[in-house]
Amino acid sequence: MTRIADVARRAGVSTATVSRVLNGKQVRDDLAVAVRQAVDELDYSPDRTARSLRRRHSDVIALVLPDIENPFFTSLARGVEDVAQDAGYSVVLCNTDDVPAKEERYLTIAESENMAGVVIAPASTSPRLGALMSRGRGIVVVDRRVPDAVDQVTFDNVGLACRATRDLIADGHTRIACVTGPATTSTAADRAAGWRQAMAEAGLTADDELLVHANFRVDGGQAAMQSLLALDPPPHAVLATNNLVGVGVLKTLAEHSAADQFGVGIIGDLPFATSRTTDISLTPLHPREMGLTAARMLVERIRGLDAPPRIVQPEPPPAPQ
Amino acid sequence: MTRIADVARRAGVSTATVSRVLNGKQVRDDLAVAVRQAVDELDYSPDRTARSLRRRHSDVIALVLPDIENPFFTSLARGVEDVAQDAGYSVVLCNTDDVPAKEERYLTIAESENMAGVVIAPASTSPRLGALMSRGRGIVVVDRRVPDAVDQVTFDNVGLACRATRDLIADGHTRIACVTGPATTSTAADRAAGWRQAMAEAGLTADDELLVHANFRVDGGQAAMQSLLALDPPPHAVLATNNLVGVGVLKTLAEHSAADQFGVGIIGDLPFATSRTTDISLTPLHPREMGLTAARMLVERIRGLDAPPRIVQPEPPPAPQ
DNA sequence: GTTGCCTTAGCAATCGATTTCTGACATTCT
DNA sequence: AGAATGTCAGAAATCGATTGCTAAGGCAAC
Repeated sequence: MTRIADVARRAGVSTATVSRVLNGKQVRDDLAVAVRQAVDELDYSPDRTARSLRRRHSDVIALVLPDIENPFFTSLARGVEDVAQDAGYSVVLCNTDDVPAKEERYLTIAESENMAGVVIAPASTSPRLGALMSRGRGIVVVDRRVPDAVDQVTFDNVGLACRATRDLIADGHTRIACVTGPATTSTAADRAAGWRQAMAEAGLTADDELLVHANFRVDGGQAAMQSLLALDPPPHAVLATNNLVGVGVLKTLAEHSAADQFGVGIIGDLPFATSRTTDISLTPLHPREMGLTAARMLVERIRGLDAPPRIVQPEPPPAPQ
Repeated sequence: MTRIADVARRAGVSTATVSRVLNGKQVRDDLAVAVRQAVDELDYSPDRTARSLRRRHSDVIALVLPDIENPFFTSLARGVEDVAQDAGYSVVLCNTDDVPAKEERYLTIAESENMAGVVIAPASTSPRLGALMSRGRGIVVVDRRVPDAVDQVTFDNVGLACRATRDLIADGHTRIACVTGPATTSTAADRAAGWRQAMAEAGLTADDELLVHANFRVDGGQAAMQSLLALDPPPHAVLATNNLVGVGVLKTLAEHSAADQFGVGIIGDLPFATSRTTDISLTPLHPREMGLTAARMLVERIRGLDAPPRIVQPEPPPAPQ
């Protein structure tokens, strides 16, 4: 491997000068030209390990997610990656399976790899961010709220669920169920609260039997929907509070062909739906924009922005042309 | 941040001894105990940047994929991550969008970050792996074939497409179209070849107008399906050579309700299908197993396995219980 | 009792970059 | 002309771990 010393020798300068040229510091023109030529000739690219050691931080951002197989999070990842890429950072994707221990392990790695920053959709209700924060690393929490004083990008989940429920009510449904995620995730709790609120506003009963806590995956939605259909009387409509739960609900309904005029509301997108979705009330979330916003905020922090913690919603997507 | 010297001081030993304890080398028992206690008390974890610099390789594996939003590749990523995790490696996910320039950039980064190895589903027909290979890094190519002498995990794509086409023929279809991906990807070309072969075997004509090259995404499948339905006469059935193209095909058909008894074969899985899939001929690919196999092979290489390049198919998934 | 082997702890070199510090030289001002 | 100031290249220190080498100590064999 060619090292900086090789380049320096070939260009007839010191390693300090090579480093300065590569890092955009002021250097005499003729020397800079010689260095750049030597770099090209030797096809030199600096060892990032050594650079990180000396600089005491790397150009890598950790993206810690509960479920890398959920299209919501892959879109989010995509948004983060696009911004990071432009800003010269690479993204490490870390999958926690919503298991706090795995999450903690990844946070430790982020710390001991001296990563520049972390974007995290927390599995734990209170992830151990202290070490990273005290080291001055950038942190942005996405999707789910945490009590810590850090930048956060979240949706107005209560409002979204409330509006989605009102849509179902407007369609004439009265007995509306809600399938939400684990009670420990703030998104699941907030969206259930929104459903409850809309039902109360409309004077409808939000029976306990109509609220099902499932896991936030397809099988969770299927199991929940099956138990709802077994109720006596069954509901007329259902609000699925996340995309995969929605898929499970639709899959189950597709098998009970009797359930044709069953009302379905889904909070989230269905990029890989194979049926028509025109008769479903979809609340798109734009996870990519959430990722873009989070990554922009993170880059600002990494570059030294010193401001009180910001809690924002994702910037809306560009209007379709 | 606590450094190894702090631990050494507290335990009353040299840094060399601390390093040896942490790396499982032989050390006198009482010293080892003292070191471990000091590590616990100080909550010390070694700086991986410094370690990588000295060791000349890190504990990070790059996973270079053309489309991180495709569930096929996220499942594959999941498989790679699970194995890597167990073996003590972290995984960096790199998205190339099937753009060779992005791919090359990531390969350069993998090299200059001294990553332990790379699993790559190549965007380029001949990615520049030379630098990594000469540095002795582990490399495993997945999904798409390359001419280089490296470990590769690929499907028997010709055979898969051939069998899937035969299924459609067995269902009584004769005018069977094929929607495949960009001609530059080996998977798209091989699967198209399999379709052609099965058609020829059955004495059916594989007209040029029945073979459509699309992109390997949902919109590609939709556009292709629309053009096929516009043919005169239109085909009776279609083989979609990847999962997202299949989604596009099904979406389009769902809107042309006339096309009820249209035959559909899809090579790939539809984890997020929202309709019944019982009347579709699905060829599951088990990308997670592909990831598991690739990662296991990569870990073997990283650990020093010196054997001729291996070209294998993924191990079959465990039988459902 | 002496020699020689073996184990193992510590010193110091090392990985490859960045950056502080120093001094050479040029320029400006009096 | 001489002093003061500024610019910039290079020498060397530095980041924090791992590891080759050295030497000390323990033990066995003669």
